[in-house]
Amino acid sequence: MLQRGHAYPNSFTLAFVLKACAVVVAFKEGLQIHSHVFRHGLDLSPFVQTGLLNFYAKCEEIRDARRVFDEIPERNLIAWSAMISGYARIGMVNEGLGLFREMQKVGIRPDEVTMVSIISACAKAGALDLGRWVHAFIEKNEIKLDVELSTALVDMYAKCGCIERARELFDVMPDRDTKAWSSMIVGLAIHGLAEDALAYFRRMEESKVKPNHVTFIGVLSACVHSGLVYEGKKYWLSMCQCKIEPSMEHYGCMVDLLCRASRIEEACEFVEAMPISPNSIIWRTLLVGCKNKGLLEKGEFVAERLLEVEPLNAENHVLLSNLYASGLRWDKVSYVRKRMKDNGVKAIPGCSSIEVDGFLHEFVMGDESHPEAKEIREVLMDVHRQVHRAGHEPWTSAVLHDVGEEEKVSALFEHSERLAIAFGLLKTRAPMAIRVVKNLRVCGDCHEVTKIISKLYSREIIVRDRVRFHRFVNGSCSCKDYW
DNA sequence: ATAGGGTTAG
Repeated sequence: MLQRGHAYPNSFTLAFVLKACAVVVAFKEGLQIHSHVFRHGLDLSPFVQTGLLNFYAKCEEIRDARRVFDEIPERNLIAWSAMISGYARIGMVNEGLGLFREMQKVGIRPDEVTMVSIISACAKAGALDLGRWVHAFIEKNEIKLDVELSTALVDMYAKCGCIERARELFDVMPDRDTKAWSSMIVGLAIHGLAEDALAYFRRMEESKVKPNHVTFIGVLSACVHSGLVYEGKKYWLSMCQCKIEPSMEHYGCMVDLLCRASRIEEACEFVEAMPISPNSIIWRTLLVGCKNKGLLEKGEFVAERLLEVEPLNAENHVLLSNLYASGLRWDKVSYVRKRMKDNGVKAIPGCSSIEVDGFLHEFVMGDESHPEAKEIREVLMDVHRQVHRAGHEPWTSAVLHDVGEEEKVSALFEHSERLAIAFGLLKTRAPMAIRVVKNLRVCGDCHEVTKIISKLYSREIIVRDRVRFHRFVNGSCSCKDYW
């Protein structure tokens, strides 16, 4: 259009082109459009402004997005929503919530699109109390529960450990599309509820909604967490029949499926046969499998591949070191530690956080400053003993056939330390850990269980005080200040 | 004729 000089692009043209750049994350092209906008003085159109804002947000260039946002003289609902969504997308939860509060202060009423970003920010933060508050806000303000917002709520409740609440919401949805079904199936899968996840998948098929690649990630990971090797392979084939090209994540599920079932050799062969080059996660999954089975040589080979792909990640070196330690090869252990030092690779202690009753508990490996550190360690030891008494040494799928549903879930963890680390490092694993504790009959009510979980969460904990947490809820301090 | 939203392996 520009070369042929047929017509000058106007604000409509540029808004469309910016949308295209945002959709395919074409950063360089978008920058050119931005300069075009600037040169031709088209930056006064609100459609072009939000187009630019959304483009930067989708490219995860949040500072540029914010600059565009700050320069908009009259910010409307769309601009606020786009900015909040940008923060939520990259996990800057506090900033997103802060803007949500600010927009209400200046008298802009959020709609269902705004609320989707807010709810998804809560899901990412694992902030159940806040999520419930926002849900109540939605109902009080009679904001429409369309399929997107319902899906966001289902996802939020599932990620925050309330799988039953998620299921209730899902079951009353009038229309469910692929993403709605996927979020329900993934939610059940991360709770270790494989049977339910697979039952929902069958219902999805019956209702003629087509599964996509994310649905199959849910289905496959459900199989992984229940040791269903045969079923996992079956769904892999049916996925291929659906003409869904397996992605790295799907390969990851299969490798994990085989490793957790102690089929390390088969997992290695599977990786060898992959048509795409395995990423660090695939190699690391294999390495963890080797470590758990004490396969020194195989583990060494896998670790070399892993370190080729990702040499600067301390976790990889530590894993290799732990593999040697499990085989009492202390000479090799000190060699790995020396290599780390020589290459300037530093181990950073793992950390995580969970919100319970308005308190934000923060967990750092090796930290002992929590006032209840002693009691927490006792609870941890108790779970350790109970899991061990149930005989959950590195488990196999064969074992799973012999044990009842109750032990099935706890069998996911070889010992309580693994459990603590599992949900200390990965928030989405918390729900699964909750089920383990439930099955161990420690407690009943969901939130009650969450409290206990918070005590088990990691080695030990720093508790932030209530005042600081309130600042977090109100969004009046930025993420950086907070941490 | 134009704008903002949900699901993703370890």
